[in-house]
Amino acid sequence: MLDLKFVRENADLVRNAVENKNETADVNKVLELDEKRRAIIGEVENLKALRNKVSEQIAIKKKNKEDASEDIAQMKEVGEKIAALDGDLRSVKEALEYRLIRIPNIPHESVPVGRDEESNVTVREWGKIPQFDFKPLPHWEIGEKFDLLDLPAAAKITGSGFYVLKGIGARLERALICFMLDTHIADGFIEVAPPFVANADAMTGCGQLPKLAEDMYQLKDESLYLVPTAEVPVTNLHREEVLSADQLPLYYVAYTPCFRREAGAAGKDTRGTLRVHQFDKVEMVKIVHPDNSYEEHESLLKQAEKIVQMLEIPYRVRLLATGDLSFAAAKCYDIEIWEAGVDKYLEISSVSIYEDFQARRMNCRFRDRDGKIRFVHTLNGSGLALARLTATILENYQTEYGTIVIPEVLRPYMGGLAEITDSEQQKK
RNA sequence: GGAGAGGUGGCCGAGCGGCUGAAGGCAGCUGCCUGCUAAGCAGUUGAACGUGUGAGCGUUCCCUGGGUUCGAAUCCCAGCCUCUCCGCCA
Repeated sequence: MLDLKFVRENADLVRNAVENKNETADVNKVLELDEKRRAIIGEVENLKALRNKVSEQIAIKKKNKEDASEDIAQMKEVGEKIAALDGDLRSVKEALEYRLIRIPNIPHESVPVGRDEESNVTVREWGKIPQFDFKPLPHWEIGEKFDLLDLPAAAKITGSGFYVLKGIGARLERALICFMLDTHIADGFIEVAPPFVANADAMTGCGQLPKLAEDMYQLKDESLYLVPTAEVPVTNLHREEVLSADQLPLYYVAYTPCFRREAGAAGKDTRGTLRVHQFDKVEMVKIVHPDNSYEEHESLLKQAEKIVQMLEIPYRVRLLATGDLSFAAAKCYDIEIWEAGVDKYLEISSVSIYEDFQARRMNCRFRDRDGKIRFVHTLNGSGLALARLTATILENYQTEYGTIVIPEVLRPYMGGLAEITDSEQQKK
């Protein structure tokens, strides 16, 4: 959420941001409601001041056994007016709030302006795209061949959009989770194991609600949602708090499954485990001082890249254009890894900075060294998303002999296993 | 799920329906003082919103939301959360 005063004073900038982000929020309506709100406040607060003053006099008169019935009658009238105005004020505030939380964050000046992903910019590329003397298999075929991945079984349990990992496949995923968590922890991140559900306040705090309501699973008869990302429970760790300056920066890392309905995404990169309703993810969250948050953003990106590099997977970093930027983000890098089996880059990580947009929605503040209370800045980045990563490893690490090499860094987590050679292996 | 207790400022903890934004203590800050591992004395220390160039002024906030009243931290109702005991349970 943007600061109301900021919107008031920078209406053009905000309108521009709404347009560049392909949003439809009505900024003028916000300004109009704000004006209305301030008019009512002025009126009702004068009446309240009067009531407070006279009520005090009534108390004195009563103490002196004087007659106060005239004052009381008058204040009864004032009280009714106040009640009416308070009612008006509340509905105006609600309408204002409704509009305000639907205004997207403003893109940072370094973000390229553009309608969609066509305008994204490649910041850098890393690694060599592997060349094969044979046609590399896609992960769903590898998974079936070695009995690591069972899509038909998942369909029996849930319907489409889910997957089952078995044997070495399941272990590979678990190995990745442990490897990534351990790596981030060693670099100073605090591990968090949060709930996998969150309430509407938490969802609103991060900006998932109201916009993405259709993309989330909501529990029946409960006001809880399955988390679409660990960002939600972890960033909300400090909602409604005033932190001290020396607590910052806070670095968290959490593993959670992520649940997404992917409404309207049918047909796009949907083979195998490339787009599913539930996937695992290790997510990093930073809560930082506003003065150096963009440096923190760059270092967060580096932290995510580190994982990809350690796994020796070729990737590129893309700076998202305004039109591809999410509702709450001010700036975002995507890391896209090269998947040999499907012959293209796929998004594996989003590293975003929200400035104080989420902090304001969550009311997460800190007391700066000069004693002033300010909103923190929040950031998060996948480090990394699992389903596609597991698929990529199976595809990129296949050999001409039809085997799959296990990346060096994962072997300690796989009981020393260096290569998947046959489907019998996992029964041992 | 059943029974009970409770939710007040950074923390602890008072609070009769009316000078209580809130006693007292701790912690913090600022002075003064003292030559000694820090004590004593005095003062000071919340947030949001509105208004004003500004010092300031005003309004609101004692878990949340309603209600009673001229006036609510204080009374009534509903909800949320925490704790204790019982039951159930991985």
